[in-house]
Amino acid sequence: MKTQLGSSNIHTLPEAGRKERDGSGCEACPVRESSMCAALSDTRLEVLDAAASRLSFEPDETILFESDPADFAFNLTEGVARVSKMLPDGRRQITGFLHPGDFLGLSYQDCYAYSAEAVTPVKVCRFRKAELNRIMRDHPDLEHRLLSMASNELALAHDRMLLLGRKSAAEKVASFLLSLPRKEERIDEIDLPMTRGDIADYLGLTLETVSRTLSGFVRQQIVRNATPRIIVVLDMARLSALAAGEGR
Amino acid sequence: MKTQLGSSNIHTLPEAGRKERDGSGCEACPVRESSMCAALSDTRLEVLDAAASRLSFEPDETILFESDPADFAFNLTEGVARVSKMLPDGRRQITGFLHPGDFLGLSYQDCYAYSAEAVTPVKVCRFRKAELNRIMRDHPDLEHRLLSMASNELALAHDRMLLLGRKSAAEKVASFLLSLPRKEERIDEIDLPMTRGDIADYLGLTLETVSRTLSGFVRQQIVRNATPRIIVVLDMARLSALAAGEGR
DNA sequence: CGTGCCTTTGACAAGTATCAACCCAAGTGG
DNA sequence: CCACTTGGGTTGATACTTGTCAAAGGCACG
Repeated sequence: MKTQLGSSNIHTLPEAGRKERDGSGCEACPVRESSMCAALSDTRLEVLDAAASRLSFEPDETILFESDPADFAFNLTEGVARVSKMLPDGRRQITGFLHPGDFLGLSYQDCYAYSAEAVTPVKVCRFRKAELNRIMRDHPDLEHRLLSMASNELALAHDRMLLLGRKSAAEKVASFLLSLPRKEERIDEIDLPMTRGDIADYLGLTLETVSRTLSGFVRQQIVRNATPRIIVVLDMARLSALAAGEGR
Repeated sequence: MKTQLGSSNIHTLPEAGRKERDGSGCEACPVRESSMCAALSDTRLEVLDAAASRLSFEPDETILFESDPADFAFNLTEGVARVSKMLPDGRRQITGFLHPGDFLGLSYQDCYAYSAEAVTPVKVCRFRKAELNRIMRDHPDLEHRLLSMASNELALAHDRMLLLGRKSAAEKVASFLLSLPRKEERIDEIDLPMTRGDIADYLGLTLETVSRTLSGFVRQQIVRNATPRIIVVLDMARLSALAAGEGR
């Protein structure tokens, strides 16, 4: 098996203060920039922009595949993507959803350790890894930035291990809802661009359990369904308490 | 909540080829060096050695605590430690066991995101974070090395998410057994320095389930108990197949 | 206006957790 | 030296959360 650097999110950079996207006390996420290569541009490395090519992917198209040679790194500029690993019999674990600004495929390994597919229509800018490494040699700034992104990515991974290993279905779903980006204007409205099956594979549940848990939240007036893909938070306090695991 | 860089293992450095410690096809791990600051010494940064102080911890002593200011980073030189996160009601997830050569507490955040305690008697060398950062500015080598360690750490984290979210109890225990370091001489002998409770909190199970699963392996002649803390692999093929998730 | 995908809901099964008892080995103190 | 205590480990009975299998509703799209 090989490895790669996971997705990293500009919005979780320490410089910007860590935006809690997976854990307990999630605050509203600000609107994400989707400008080209936003995460790196402020390191004044315009040279990067020149090295990038722009690509689009339709829903369910594969962006990169679990064991293909890791020649490219990506920066998601539009849409939502999922990163996943599979067991030989088809069981799937989604290890993260990527949003604009997130990185993908950064690695020191020869092959990708996981697959990534578009959930919604996606635009990325793609860098040749070799070129990226060359640029990195000349610009320690960039490496520093990537290290801090990896550090944050790792912290999120640990939060998710706690979620997968120790939280109940209700706590998982609550955590997930609060981890999604929301618009400042509609702070109580949560958009779910992915299917129940995707959510289940992210939370280590089945799609039926996800559906039932959401129905339970509706019954308890914690949330309300605008559509199956848009839910409105009615009782943020209870949802947060659930996500934090303050019951059992 | 705050973040930090997780543990990183010199033996999983890309330069050395990735040693599979958590996933499916785990090969035998070589005996680990436990020389002082082994992981960094070969970057020719003797200056680091000067900046370090040596500390010892007895079993269950706290090395660092979940929300304390993250002033220090550690390199484990002897013994085994556990890294864990807790929910408010006491549920615990162990996110990793550290072995000699592993790093701990590297971070770009103000506070540690998790706790670490000694499992066996432990020796570490401790660096002041401020000093480490200063050294890093002068030696991009070091930063490069840390980034590659973080990248590998992240890959292991993703493997563990797959384990926690999608593997059965038997598959989890099998994966865990194969992820532990073994001596070359006694390649089929696995030493468990931690309690069943620790193993359970690492795998997202209860200690009873861990115990029963191990008993099951004994009954099926997959392993044999030398003592509760030392188990001998009898059927490596079946154990590996289980760990890889090739059944269900 | 089908057709297909996603979602919801129900009945039931299964895996794991919980609660409890007991065993064993290693201290500890009378 | 031995009774007692303590912490870890195993095992059993039972409960409960979640998974599995199945059916039906809703919505978009051709």
